[in-house]
Amino acid sequence: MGRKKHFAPERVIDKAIGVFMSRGYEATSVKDLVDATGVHPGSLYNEFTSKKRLFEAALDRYDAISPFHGLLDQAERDGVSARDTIDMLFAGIVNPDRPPGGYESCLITSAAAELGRGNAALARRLQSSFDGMEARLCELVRKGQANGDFGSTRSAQDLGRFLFSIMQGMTLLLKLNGDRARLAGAAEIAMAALE
Amino acid sequence: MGRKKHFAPERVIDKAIGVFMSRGYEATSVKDLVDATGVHPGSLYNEFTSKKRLFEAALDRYDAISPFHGLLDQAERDGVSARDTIDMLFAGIVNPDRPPGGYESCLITSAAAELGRGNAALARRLQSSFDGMEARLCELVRKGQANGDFGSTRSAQDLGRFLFSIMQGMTLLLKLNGDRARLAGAAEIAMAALE
DNA sequence: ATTTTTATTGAATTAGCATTCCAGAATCAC
DNA sequence: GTGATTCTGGAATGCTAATTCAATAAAAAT
Repeated sequence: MGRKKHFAPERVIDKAIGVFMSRGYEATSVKDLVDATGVHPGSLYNEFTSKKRLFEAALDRYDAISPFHGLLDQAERDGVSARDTIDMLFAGIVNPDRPPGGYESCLITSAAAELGRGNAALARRLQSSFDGMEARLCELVRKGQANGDFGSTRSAQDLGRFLFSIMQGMTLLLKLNGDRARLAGAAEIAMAALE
Repeated sequence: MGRKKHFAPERVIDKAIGVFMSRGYEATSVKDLVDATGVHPGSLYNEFTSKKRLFEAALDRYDAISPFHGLLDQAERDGVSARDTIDMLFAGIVNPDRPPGGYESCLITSAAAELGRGNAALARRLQSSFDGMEARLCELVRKGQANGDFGSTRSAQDLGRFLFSIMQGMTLLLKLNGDRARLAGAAEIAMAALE
């Protein structure tokens, strides 16, 4: 019942992800979102209630479609080894040949840096995204240790956190400097540290 | 000649650093700066011309007084070994017992994440701060390799970049989650990767 | 076909933002 | 002291932000 929407909410969120990623949350105006999506402010508010809520929807959706989880899911389905999976993750960060339509950086990383612990509720949400990623890395390390790809001197948890830290650092550094290849050597060193 | 200032510009910048670090650039209003410094908007503008310029002054001063360069300078004066110096750097990030009056995070890191490559001039400035830090890490690794603290299989440059990436990552992760000790294991792994 | 429900849209609304003005006060040079 | 200069601070300034409204349009339900 009622009138039909002139837009697909999902598409709007996808566009919003792009805007928030390139400008950050605070610097993104509703006008920016209107321009990017072609959706009238009234409709935007009717659908998403506020800029903040739309941002949260963007975070949710990004969690669902992020290259990080996407790549890990795919690798799992394809039975790729832990070692090769982590290699692919680093390649995704460091390789200048980006897949078309992919993102330049990571929305969660940017949001964490910009909003920090200032908004407690949002901080918790972002932390749980981080925890989810970290947990997958730890699990991957555990599998790699189990099949002998990696050494077992260090705990999978510490190694996973190590990997997560350096991936976040690289993602951050690349926000300024597009020179991805510059970090290829660092990625190799991180991989070697697992053995 | 003329009237005397009721404030010390340096003190104002120090306060501004704190405000910009906790709120970020965009979310910091001039009113926030006025409240934090006790300096009237007119005087602030008379001294610093604009919010952006004050922010740049804060970046400059932060570069000059940052714990990173401070610790490295001190270690150099005291003749601390490369290995111990890097250990101290990690401890500064990861140790929950913070020195009083110290900063919780890093202004350059936060600025880089928030502003990204959006403002080209500012991006260049931030990149050069990053380059300066990275160069000092590389130099430190070189010294460590020279005296046998570290292995020489990898280039000092790649190892320095590796260190810089993980330090940035840790700094970022700790903006959300105050649990510094959580990353202690990761720091150890990074140290071990140098050998 | 009328009612009910939901969406669209151009035009408000309200608030806060960065920034400026100007009259007055303090300091220095003479 | 007088004047030039510099700083202060309360009150604008003009702008843009996020958000809402009232009127209208479209679809489904009765």
